[in-house]
Amino acid sequence: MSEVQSETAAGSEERDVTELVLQDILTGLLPAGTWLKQIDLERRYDCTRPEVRRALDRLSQKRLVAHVPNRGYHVHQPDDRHAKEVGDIRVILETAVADMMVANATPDSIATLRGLARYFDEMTLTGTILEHYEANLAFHRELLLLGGNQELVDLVSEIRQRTSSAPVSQWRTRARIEKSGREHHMMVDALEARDAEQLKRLIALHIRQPTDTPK
Amino acid sequence: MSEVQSETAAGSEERDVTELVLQDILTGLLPAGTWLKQIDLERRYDCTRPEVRRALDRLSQKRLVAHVPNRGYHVHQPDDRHAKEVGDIRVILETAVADMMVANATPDSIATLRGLARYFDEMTLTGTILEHYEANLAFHRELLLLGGNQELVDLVSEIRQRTSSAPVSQWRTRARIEKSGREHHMMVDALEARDAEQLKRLIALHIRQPTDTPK
DNA sequence: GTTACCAATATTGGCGCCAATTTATGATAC
DNA sequence: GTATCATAAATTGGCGCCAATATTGGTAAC
Repeated sequence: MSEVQSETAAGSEERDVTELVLQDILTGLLPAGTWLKQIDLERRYDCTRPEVRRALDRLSQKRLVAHVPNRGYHVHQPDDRHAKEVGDIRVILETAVADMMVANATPDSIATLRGLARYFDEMTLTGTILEHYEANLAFHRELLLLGGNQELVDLVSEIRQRTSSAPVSQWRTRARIEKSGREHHMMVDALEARDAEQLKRLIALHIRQPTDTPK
Repeated sequence: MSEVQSETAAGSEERDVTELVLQDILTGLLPAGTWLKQIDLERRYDCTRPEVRRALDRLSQKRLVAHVPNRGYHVHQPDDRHAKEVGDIRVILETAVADMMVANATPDSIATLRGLARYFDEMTLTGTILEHYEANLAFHRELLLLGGNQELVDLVSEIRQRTSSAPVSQWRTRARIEKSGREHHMMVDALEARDAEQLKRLIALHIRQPTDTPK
């Protein structure tokens, strides 16, 4: 309420450049291997040189882009081994708190999750890639929150970005997306039934799904 | 070969400023809450303003320092909840690969670990805080490597830094340090005996130890 | 015709200055 | 004597310039 400050003439370029580049990498607009020339980014996001450089430095810290001294930055190409390893880590982390999720689930939180699962389905049909991606994130975030470990929620968000450099290729088939949507609902079902073991199985399957079929 | 370039007159200030600040935070030279004025750091590490700023930005991304706009940066104070949560995450991650550690352990790797455990004990007596800290890191790194997930090794190193902002207070008593040293050897014993369950128990205990006795 | 070398161009990256904001200090009024 | 306000000092943070380095294209020689 009373947001006076966001009425700058330019429009909507108040956001952090790092986030913008991150989104473009995540949505596949900047494919893996692309060289990120500072001048190009400067123009593309209508920002200054230092802003570009800060963004590139941050993203290279997060290992989303690689830095070659005196050559520049390019979008990181995660090899299969890394992708598998990160998947394993996610399975470890997310299944580890399944018991807590079941223990902490209330009718309220289950309803919220059901809503988010439906929202994901909606975005499958009507949303942009980014909206869809974020709907997925929102669902998993809410689910993880039930684990009661805020730090773990943030950590998973972080490492999730670490391999999602090729989300387009991961979600390329509609069949798989719809399967993901159904699995979301099955997870909520398991939560409702207080079946922690089933929930673990579902989570593990859900995460490993994309990487199980490399070609 | 032919490394001519590293013969700069200055001496040994070739290192990255970020690392230097990080070390000083980890070793307790810069206690939690300390305001990190850019001018001070500039003089302290004999570097330029942009270098300082880059270091501060990186460390604030890693949440080791907090950034208050137009006020500056100060060393982050991890509250008890965060510390507990990070501890839990470490237990989850490090015990999750215990089976793999046992499976992958060779006489060679066990010997290496035994050596690192001994080295930690040595540093307890004769090393600096930093050397001691790094000896501990080296042991756990080598142990984790047996898990076969390189990504997990790096991740643990990362989140380990996330709460070690007060390593001094964690390791303040010599009794506790010596207990840690003994536990290292017990872990190697469990590994040698191929007792994964015992190894898990030891790891969990070892990690939770510092935070279990807050006062 | 091909290869090697040199020059021109483009890109990276270091560095310092200046404006904006905040904090500390001192003076004045109550 | 204390509180409040104004002014001054200090600190942050944005921005652009310039040197160092890599790359590309052209030319000449073999």
